[in-house]
Amino acid sequence: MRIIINSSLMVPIYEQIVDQIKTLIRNGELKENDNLPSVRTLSKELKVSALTVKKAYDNLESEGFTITVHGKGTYVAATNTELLLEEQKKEVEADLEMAIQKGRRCGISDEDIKSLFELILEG
Amino acid sequence: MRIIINSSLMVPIYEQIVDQIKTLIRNGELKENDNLPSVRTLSKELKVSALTVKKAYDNLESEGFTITVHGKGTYVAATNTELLLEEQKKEVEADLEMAIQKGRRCGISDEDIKSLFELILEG
Amino acid sequence: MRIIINSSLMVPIYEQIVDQIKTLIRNGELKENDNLPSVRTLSKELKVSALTVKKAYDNLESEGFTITVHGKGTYVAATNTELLLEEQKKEVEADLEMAIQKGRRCGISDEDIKSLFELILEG
Amino acid sequence: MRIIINSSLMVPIYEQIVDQIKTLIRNGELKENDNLPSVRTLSKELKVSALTVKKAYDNLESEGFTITVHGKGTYVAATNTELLLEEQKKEVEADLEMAIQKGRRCGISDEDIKSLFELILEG
DNA sequence: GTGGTCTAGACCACT
DNA sequence: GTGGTCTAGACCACG
Repeated sequence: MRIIINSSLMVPIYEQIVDQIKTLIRNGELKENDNLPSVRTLSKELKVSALTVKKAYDNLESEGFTITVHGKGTYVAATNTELLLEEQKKEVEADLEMAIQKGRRCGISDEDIKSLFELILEG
Repeated sequence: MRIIINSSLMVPIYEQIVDQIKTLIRNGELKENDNLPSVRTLSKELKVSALTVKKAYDNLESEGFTITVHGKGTYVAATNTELLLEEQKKEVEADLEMAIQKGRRCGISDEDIKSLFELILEG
Repeated sequence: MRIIINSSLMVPIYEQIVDQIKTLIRNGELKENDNLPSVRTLSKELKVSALTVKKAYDNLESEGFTITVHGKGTYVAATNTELLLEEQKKEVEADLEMAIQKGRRCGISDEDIKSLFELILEG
Repeated sequence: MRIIINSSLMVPIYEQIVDQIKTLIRNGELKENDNLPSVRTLSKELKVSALTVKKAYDNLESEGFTITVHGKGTYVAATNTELLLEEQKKEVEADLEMAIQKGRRCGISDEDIKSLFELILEG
């Protein structure tokens, strides 16, 4: 399972793990009932604390993406990938909205904000 | 002085104060040598701790936007509003970039991200 | 009475007043039973708050350099100017010692500290 | 880590901490990537509030001497010890200058000031 | 009145 | 465990 951690980012590690596993599920690279790597295995692979991986798995389970069976492991739950995409979009939407609001709060014009956005997207 | 605190946001209160005072300075609503409200006055007005306001003022001073005179008050320093605008733009840019990266990390296409952005900006 | 206030200094205004009046007394420019300017007069002359002058006069009186007669004014007390010089020297000595200790605490050699000192004194 | 707090001094505790940690870094007793004691640990050791230690650490970070990683700790940043020495010298210089100015303001001769200085340095 | 420092303890997020 | 933020209130120095 390919997960890439960028610790220089200001995004929490556990959130990076959650995001990427969600995407793997949505893409079909992880299918229903697939077995996720164990907390300890993944923590060694990514060179992060086992507690961090545990937190990511806990998040995934509480959002219904995985099911943990005590003593056996963590499995991908049945999912509606369409719904998942919508959900992820909503998160990005919320982040974009925060950035836009900050810009407006600073009195930056919508045109300027749009220019910035396009510059980053293309750059 | 109109400062609005949104404590439900995940942005620290002191940072919200800093941002908004910077903007007031840039907009010319606060001019050079203007007297900022005292720490205690503003803390009562915003219903936050005096220490929180103080932390905001400390930040503003260390960034050169204000000058504090012991026993007298806090004053707006001479500023280059152009420079300030650039700085604020950079902050928004960073936030936008984080949102875009998150979208890509989730496998959302650039077109979709752009659509989301434009929807929010227009909405 | 010539007193010069330098508000850009990081020395409290009331202390500057105290120091300079002490020196005027020591130099004989202010003699026993001379009448100091009233708090309000001096405050206008120096363009500082009357409370600040009052604080300076209070300090002078508590150290025995002046006597305040209610409804009449403030007078120079009998003083031993030799003693006064010694006292002022002790204050300067304390300040110098603090600076030296700080230098040593930072691991700066005594030679370097001395060089700094002489540079400032001559410069 | 040996840090000594003198609360009878008129120097803020957080500043004493900052000064001494800077010196430890300059002396090489704290090296790049060394882990500073946690805010809470040091606060217990020095018997001061955790906030006071935090303020010291914040100052160190904003001056570029340390790097703080959320949830992990505070680390010594790469530093130019030569530059640091110069900076510390400048601080001592400023303190010496203040003392000298005070002496002059009190009408003490430069020779007398120099004598005082040398007496203290040798004593 | 003003700002400057400090406390003791709380809650949160991250590892 | 770590740091990040916030509170409510205290005492001090300065004007």
